[in-house]
Amino acid sequence: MESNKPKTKNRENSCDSKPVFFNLLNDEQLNAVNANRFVVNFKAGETIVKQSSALTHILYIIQGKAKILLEGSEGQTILLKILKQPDVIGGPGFNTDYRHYFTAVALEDTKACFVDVNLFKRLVLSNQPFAMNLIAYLNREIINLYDKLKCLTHKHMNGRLADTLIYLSNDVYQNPEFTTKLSRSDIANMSCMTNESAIRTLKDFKDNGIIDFKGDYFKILKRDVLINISKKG
Amino acid sequence: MESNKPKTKNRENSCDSKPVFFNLLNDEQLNAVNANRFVVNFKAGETIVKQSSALTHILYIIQGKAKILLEGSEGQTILLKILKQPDVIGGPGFNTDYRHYFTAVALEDTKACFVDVNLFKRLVLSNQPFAMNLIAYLNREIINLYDKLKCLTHKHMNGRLADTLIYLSNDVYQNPEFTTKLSRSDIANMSCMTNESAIRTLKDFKDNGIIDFKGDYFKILKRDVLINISKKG
DNA sequence: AAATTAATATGATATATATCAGCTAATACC
DNA sequence: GGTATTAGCTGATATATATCATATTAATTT
Repeated sequence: MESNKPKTKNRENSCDSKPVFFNLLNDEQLNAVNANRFVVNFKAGETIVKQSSALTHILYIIQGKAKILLEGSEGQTILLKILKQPDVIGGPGFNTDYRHYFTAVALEDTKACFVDVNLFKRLVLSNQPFAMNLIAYLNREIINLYDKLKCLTHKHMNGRLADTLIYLSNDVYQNPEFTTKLSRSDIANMSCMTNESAIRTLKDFKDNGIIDFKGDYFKILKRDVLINISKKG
Repeated sequence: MESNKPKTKNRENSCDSKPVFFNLLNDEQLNAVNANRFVVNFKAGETIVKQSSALTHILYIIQGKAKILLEGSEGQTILLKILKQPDVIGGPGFNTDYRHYFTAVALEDTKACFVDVNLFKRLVLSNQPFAMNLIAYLNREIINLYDKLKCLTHKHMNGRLADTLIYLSNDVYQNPEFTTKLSRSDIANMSCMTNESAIRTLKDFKDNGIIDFKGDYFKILKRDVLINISKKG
C-alpha cells in the first residue's frame, strides 16, 4: 500500500477516526495484499460503489476525495462525510450481509486501491492488532454517528451549516479557505436541509461577515463565531 | 453466563443485531468469565451506566430492560433503543477512549452481569470467532444508526412515531399490545419530538383507529396502516 | 382522605423550514 | 457563437412543529 500518515482531526466532540489498518500488516500479509490489490481511477462524478450492491472489495483511497451518501427510499440523500487518503471505503456490510450501505461518488478525480474482501477478512482473522484496530475504527464511526444524530435532531439550520463549514475547513480541506467541487446542494445534503435553505443560510453568514464565498471558493472569516453558532444550535 | 437464545428481529430495513459473543467462548474462557463476573440488581429508574464516565465493564442483561440515552450538552436526550436479555451494554468507548458514550437507565427492575473490560478485551484477542462476532455486531449497530439518521431527517412526526410504536411492539414487547413503563416523554424522545407533539400524534392515531391506549397500556390495532405511515414518512 | 406534586392532555400562537415560482448567471452543447 | 440547460439565487407562501399557557388526571405524600 502507499504511505499512510495518520492525520490529526480537530472536529468538536469527535476523535480521530482515520483507519491505520494497513500499517499493522507483517511482510507476508503485505505481500499478499500487494499481489491481490488493483488500482482504479475514477473521474469526478463517477460512482465508486453503489448502495445495495455487493460488497466484494475494501477500497483504500490513494488520491482524490469521495462523497459518502446515504440514499433514502424516496430519492432523498444524506451526505454523511467526505473521505480521502488514507481513508478506507468499506462499510457496515463487512461480515454482515456483504452489501454496501452507502454510495460513494468521486468528488474529484480519484484513485482507489481495491482489496478483495475475503483477503481483508483473512487479515482480520490472522492479525490481532489489525482486528483490534478495525474494532476501534468501527467504534469511532459509531461515536461520530451519535454526534451526527445529536446534531441533526437538536440543532437548527444555522448550527448544522456551521458544523458543515467547520468540517470542510478543518477535516476535508484543512485550510480556512478552500475551493470545493461540492455543489450548494451537496452542502445542503451535508447539513440536512433544502438547497434553498442552505443558500439562504450561507448568504446570511456572508452578510454577517462570518464567511466569504464566490462560486466554489469559500473562506472562513470568523471561525470562533462559527464554532459558537455550532454550539448554540 | 445465563442462557442466550438469539431472537429474530422483524424491524424494517434492519437486520438482527443481538450479540451472541458469549456463546462462542470455550470452557476455559467461560470459566475465566464466570470467575470474574458479578451481578448487580437495579431498581426501575436507576442509572446503570452514565455517559462520559469510565467504561470499566461490559454488561450483559440477564433480566429487565434498559433505556439507552444519548445526552446532549443542553439537556436534550435521544432515547436510542431499549435493551433486554441477551443484549450487551458496552458501547463505542471500548478500545477507543474507554468512556461511556450513552447513559443506560433501568426501565424496570433489571439484573445485569458485569464483566471486566480488560477480560473482555483478552477474549477478543484470544478468540477469533468472538472478535468476528463483535465486528459483525458493531457493523449492524452502524447499519441501525444509518437507518435512524434517515428516519430522523426524512420522516415527519407521524412516520417517526409510527416507527417507535412498531419498534416497541415488534422488538421490545413482541406483542401487538403491551403495558410499558415508558412515559410519554420517553416515547417523544424515541421519536425525536416534543412531549406535546408525541401526545397529540398518539391521540391522532387513536382517533383514526390505528392504535388504542390508556395510561401505560398500548395496543396496535392496524399494524399495516402503521407500517404504511412509517414508509410514507 | 386531603393536599401536593407530577404526568398527561389540549388549545392558541410563534417560528423554523420546506415548497413553489420566477429569475439570473454560469456551463454545456450544437 | 448562439442557444439550451443546469446551478445558483431570491422572494412569497404554506406547513410542520415547537413553545407557551392552562386544564385535567393520576400518583405521592402528609
